[in-house]
Amino acid sequence: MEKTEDARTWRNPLEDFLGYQLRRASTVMMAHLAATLGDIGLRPTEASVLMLIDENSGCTQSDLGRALGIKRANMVPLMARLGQRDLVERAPVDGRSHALSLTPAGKLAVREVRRKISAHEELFQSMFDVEGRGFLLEALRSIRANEDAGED
Amino acid sequence: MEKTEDARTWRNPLEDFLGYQLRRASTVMMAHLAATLGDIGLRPTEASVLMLIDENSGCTQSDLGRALGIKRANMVPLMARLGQRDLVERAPVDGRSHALSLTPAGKLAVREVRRKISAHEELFQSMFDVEGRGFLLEALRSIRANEDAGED
DNA sequence: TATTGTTATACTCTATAACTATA
DNA sequence: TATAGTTATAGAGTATAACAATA
Repeated sequence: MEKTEDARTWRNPLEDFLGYQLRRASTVMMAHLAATLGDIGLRPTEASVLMLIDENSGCTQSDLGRALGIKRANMVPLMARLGQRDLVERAPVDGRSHALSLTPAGKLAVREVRRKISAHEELFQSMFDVEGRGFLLEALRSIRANEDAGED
Repeated sequence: MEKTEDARTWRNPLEDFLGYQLRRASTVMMAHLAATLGDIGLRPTEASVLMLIDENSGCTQSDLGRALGIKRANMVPLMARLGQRDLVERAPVDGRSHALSLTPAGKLAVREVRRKISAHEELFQSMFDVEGRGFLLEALRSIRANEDAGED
């Protein structure tokens, strides 16, 4: 425990900031998700990519990057890891782009991912009632709408 | 614009996840805050530390780290930067700990920080009415309450 | 023994610039 | 010209382990 400053003395002016609470809450959920997915050797971003490919078979790396807000350059090592682990396949389409799809192992993995994430989401969403959940998601979406939308 | 996949075809199953929306919304606000504070050459974390020291003069690096969820080891370069720019002073207390306080330049800087952050917060909080703001902050605090609380 | 500050180190995520080859 | 994928590189943030001085 801390002796220098106790709760009565300590003043934290950041507590009423939306940005601060947003960042701290996001960190908490991301840490829990990372721990959950760590059991099956996947990071949150990798799991997201698997789910997106599963629902959008034939999409490209750039499509994924745009959907997740990840730059083209940073998609490369990400996809390389998923390829090396035989979770994702790439078939040439253009000569410059590749159609992505899940391998059988990838299909198996994404089912585990869905189970893990569902439990993770349920844990946090169950803290609110239906209207609360709805308002919360809508509020976060409207904050997100202020994105810079800056491409590369 | 993207030719490969349009909005009608593309399916994003992450859109209903609280953790996903939380992370994306947090990124948007942090980016805006970083741009805002960039005008005065400060990062969000540095600005937070200045505000905390201002309201808790005499606190230690460890106190700040605990309040902000930053590890002792990572406080060192952070405080070194603020010290080199003559924004923060350290006076020996223990022989092992130092009491932190703002220099005159630091006091001046923190006023600018408060102005910048107020405008930034106002921009986003004005998207909601009073009850909405209250519910949102309370919801984020309750999510935060699930923190691991793991010290070093 | 526990705590403060520190060093060194590594890993993740993100950002920019530049190159290729295709369209 | 614009796009897809790539390479290389740099900057943040965060994590662990270990150490010295002090309480």
